[in-house]
Amino acid sequence: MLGLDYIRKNADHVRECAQHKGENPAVVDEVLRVDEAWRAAQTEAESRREQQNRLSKEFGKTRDEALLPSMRELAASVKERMAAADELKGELDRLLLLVPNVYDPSVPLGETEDDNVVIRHWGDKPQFAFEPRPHHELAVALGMLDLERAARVSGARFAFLLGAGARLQRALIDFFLDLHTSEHGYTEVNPPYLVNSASMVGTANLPKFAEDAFRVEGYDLWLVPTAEVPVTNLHREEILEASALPLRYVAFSPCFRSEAGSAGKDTRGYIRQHQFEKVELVKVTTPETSMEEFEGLTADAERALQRLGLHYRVKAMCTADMGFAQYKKYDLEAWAPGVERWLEVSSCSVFNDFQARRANLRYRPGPGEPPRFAHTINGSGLALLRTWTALVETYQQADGSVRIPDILRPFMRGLNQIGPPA
RNA sequence: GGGGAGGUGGCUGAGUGGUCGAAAGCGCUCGCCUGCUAAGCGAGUAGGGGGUGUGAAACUCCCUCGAGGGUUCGAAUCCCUCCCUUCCCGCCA
Repeated sequence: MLGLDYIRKNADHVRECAQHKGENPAVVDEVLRVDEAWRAAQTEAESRREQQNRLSKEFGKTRDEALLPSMRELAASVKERMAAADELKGELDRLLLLVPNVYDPSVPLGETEDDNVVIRHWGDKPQFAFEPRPHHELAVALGMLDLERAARVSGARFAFLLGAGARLQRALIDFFLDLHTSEHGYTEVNPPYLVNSASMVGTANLPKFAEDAFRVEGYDLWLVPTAEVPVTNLHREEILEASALPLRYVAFSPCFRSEAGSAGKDTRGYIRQHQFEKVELVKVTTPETSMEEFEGLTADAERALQRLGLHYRVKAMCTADMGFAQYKKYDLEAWAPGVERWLEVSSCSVFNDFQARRANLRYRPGPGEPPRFAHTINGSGLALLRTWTALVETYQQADGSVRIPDILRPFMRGLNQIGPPA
C-alpha cells in the first residue's frame, strides 16, 4: 500500500495513476474523507484518555474514593470514543489496501494490452523445412503430455507430464536453480506451498484478488499462486540490517491459480493451467538500488532464455496492463513456433515499498537511524509450463522428435533427443 | 490429536495490580582515557500513531510486553478465546 501521508500530500497524482491503471480513483477520496474523520475522533479520544491517565495516577496516590464515580463515568466515555476511533481506523486500513500503487515515469501510458511496448528482441524466429506442429499435438504424440486423462483425474486445465516430458521439466528446474544460485548470486529457498491470509495481503494478492486463488477449506490457508508470496513474506515484520541487503532468493514451487475470470482465453493446450511450476526470483533492496536491481533481475531471467536458445522479446507493460501493485513491470515472451504465438514465460516487477508496507518489511539504514521500508522485486526465472512448451516447439524435428539443447543434456543424463514417436 | 512449560526491546533475561515502555547483561553509537589494539570509564540506544510546527528539527499526547476480548479508576501482571514455540505421549512420510 501507499503511505497515508503520501496519499494526503499527493492525492492528485495517486488519483491519476489509479485512473491510468484502470482502477477507480474514487477510493482515494474515500481514504481522505475517512482519514479526516479518524483523526478528529482520534484526537478527541486521546485527550480524554490523557485526562483518565492523569486522574488514575492521582488516585493511585491519594486513594480518595470520592473520585471513583466520576472516574467510572470517564472510563466509560473513553471506551466509547476509542471504539469510535478504532472503527474509523479499521475502515481506513481496509480502504488503504484498495489504493493501487503509483508507477514509474518511464512506464508507457496505455489503455489496453496493445499499448505495451516491445523494448528489445533476442535471437531470431527459428526456421523450419517443414510445418512446425503445435505442442499439444507433438508432445501428446510423443507421450510427454496428457491433457485428457488429467481432465478425468482433476478437471479442465490440468495436465500430466509423462516420461521424458516430466524429465524435461525437472531438467529445466535444475538448470534454472543452478544458473541463478551459481552464476547470479541467489540463495535457494524451498518455501511452503500453503500460506496464511496475512502473507497474501503482504504481496497484495488479497484482498482484491481472492477469486484468483485457491483456498483450503476450514483453514486460513491458501495455495500459493506463486513462490513470490512465501518468499517476499519470508522477512515480514522484520527490521533487516542494511548490510544484509540486497537479499536475493530463488525458489522453485508449484503455483495454483483459479483465475476465474479468464475462461475462454489461452485455455487450449498446455498454456494456461490451474497448476504450473515456476522458478521465482525475489529481491529485497533499499530504495536507492531497487531500479538497478530490477533491471538486473530481468537480465538474470533473460539469461535463462538465452542459454536455452529461445527467441524472446521483452515488453514494458503499459499502465493499464501492469497490475494493481506494480511500480514497473516487464514481461518476457518466448516465441512458440508451433502455435505461432508469443508465450509469457516471465513477468518481472518492482513494487517499491508497496508490498513492504503491507508486510511491514523494513531495514535500518545505519546504526541509530530509524527503520525504512524496503523495496521488493520479483520475476519468474522462469515459468516451467510455457518454457517447456516453447522449447518443445522450437526444438522439434521433421520426424516428430524433439532435440534436447546442449545446455540441458547434463540434466537429462546425456539424452540428446526425445522420440520420434513409435 | 492428548498432556506439561513458555511467548517481554536488536539479542539474553527480570518483572504477579499503580511510582513499568519495562531492571540487569550483551550488542550497537558517541565521547573520555591509554604508543596502536584489547581492556576500562561516561552517556545514549524499541516501534507505531495524533496534535502544534519546521527545510530536516523541536515540543507534546496516545498506543504497543504473541493476537483478540474481558475484569478494574488503573493490566506486562488477573480471567477467557485463539495463534505460535518447546518437551513428553500418540500418529505418521
